[in-house]
Amino acid sequence: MKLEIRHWQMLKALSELGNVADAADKLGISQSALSHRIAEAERRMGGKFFEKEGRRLKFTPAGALITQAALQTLPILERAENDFELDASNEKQIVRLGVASYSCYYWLPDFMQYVSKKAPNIQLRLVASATQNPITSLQHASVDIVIAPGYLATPGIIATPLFEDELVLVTPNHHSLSHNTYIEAQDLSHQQYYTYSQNVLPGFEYERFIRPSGIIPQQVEVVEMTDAIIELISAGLGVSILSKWAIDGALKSQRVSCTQLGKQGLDLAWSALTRESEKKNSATKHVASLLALWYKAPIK
Amino acid sequence: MKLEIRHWQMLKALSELGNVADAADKLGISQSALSHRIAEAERRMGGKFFEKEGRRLKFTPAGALITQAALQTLPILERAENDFELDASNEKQIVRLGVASYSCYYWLPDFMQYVSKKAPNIQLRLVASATQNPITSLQHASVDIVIAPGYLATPGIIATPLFEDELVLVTPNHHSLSHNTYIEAQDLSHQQYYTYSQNVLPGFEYERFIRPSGIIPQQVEVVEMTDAIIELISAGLGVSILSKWAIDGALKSQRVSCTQLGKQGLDLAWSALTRESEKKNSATKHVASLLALWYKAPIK
DNA sequence: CTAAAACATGCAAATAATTCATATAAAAGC
DNA sequence: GCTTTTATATGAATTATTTGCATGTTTTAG
Repeated sequence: MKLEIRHWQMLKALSELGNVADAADKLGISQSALSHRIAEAERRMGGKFFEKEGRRLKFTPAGALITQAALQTLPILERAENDFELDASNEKQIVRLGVASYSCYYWLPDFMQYVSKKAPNIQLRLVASATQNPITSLQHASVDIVIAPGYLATPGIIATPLFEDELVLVTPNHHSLSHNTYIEAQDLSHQQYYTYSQNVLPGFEYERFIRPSGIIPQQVEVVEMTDAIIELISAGLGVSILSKWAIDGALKSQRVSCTQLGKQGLDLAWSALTRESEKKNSATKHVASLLALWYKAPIK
Repeated sequence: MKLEIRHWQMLKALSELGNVADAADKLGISQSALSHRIAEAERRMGGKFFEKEGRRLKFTPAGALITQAALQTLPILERAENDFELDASNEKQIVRLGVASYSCYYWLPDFMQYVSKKAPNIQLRLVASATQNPITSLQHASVDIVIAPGYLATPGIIATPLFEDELVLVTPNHHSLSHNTYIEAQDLSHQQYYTYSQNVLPGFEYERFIRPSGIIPQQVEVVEMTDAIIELISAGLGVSILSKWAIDGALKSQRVSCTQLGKQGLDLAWSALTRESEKKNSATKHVASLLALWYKAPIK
């Protein structure tokens, strides 16, 4: 690595402000110093970041390219430093939280408030990228807790049961199927049906409800984000089968309705996944137990 | 920002090698220097990265957290520096390439070879993340060219027509439907049908073939990556409708078969999307025209 | 043609990182 | 239990690098 942090910051500041004097000001150094700094960075890299166009600077193509990396990485490093300070000073311990399969975070503000009451020294961070591959995200330590549906037994991963949920048919309000006490798979055969992507998840609607019936919804479309599916449904464009918990917000605000699947209903257990290597009194374990507690007596 | 590049590198080296002496060696400095460096970084951050466990170092939780950021960002910065050197020295100009919707890159090695012949000074880089939101990726300048199906007219984006393709039914070899000259939507009604995620794309199979028929495949499942869909099909687990171009590799190696959709077939135009702001003789424009050329007389 | 605006440069001073030599501390060997 | 080895820490001197000041150069504006 040839460039220092200050050089990356320089690229960012210059790309944002467009001229040396302002950028120098933003960086808290003199115009002269920044001029030196540009020269030094260009010397190190063996190439020019800028061309002089009149008395103004203009990025070269290569300069624009490398600046992209600065814009991409500096925010990550800055947040990492801030998180460290929170964590190391014991002011706050950072726990990174993700939700598997569903992109559903309506409950998060409430839970964060709950955590800040019960454990004021813990700071939650949401990790969106854990949605797709929760287990690997845990293993790579890019997330600390994943809230996951079904049972994902894996060595090295501990699942703390959180709550019992059920899979339900989600329909627009006043939809014909929403008047039934429960529906069967064949009722779906003429419906526009949405599903969130991913392979067949064991224990989910396809394996347990749709496939056994041998009947399949007539029109299927895939939308990655469950939020988006809810929007589509509430707009009257179709139906879907989703975790009741994941659509709680939309149900409460009466944007969609839901109906039980089959006579018995289709239960779905949610748990909090953590690494086995987690220490006994770690903040992560604490949050996992707070999650379990919260779902027993939710303060909503 | 309180830490310098050398401190982030230090965290990375220490996390990879687990002890100070080896890490110092890797960083090309003395053990003493690294010890000072650790102390300095901890002083700057106002907290400890390590606890001494016996005579060995162990990451604190906060230390492990901040190290994640180092592992995440350093490779990006390193590649950016290398790309800059290639680009700035005019040895190679970097052009970043993505493919919209489909995750299909079998043609890439051939095309890269073609580019390296026709324009030895251009170096292609594949950007996987452009698959989902090609237009925004272009606008944010995180990719230079996106190969996209259909017509995605957007202000500020230029579409260079590449080739005419068609959407086809993809089946396992020797599948009953593969013997027809063409199929109709109703033929799909009893098939296990795979689709790559995403919202309804205008001009694609759902809008133009399936919906008009009013009939829908009986069993639908969504798999994000088209590569994975091909694997599933070749294993005899179902069928799908995909761009013929995107499955060319699998057809050639006879892993799957394909059949025309409808009497007329369902054509699909592919184009190369670039930013309008691109300069006239930029490497990006050059690659776009090379792409068009290549598809007229492919050297395969 | 002068004034201003914007960036570059030479040099001295301050700042900070490195090394060498050595100290401390924990395991391992006998 | 004592010595040896292994692993990291510390102190002082050296070296390198960044910064700011003052000033120079170049372009645009009036």
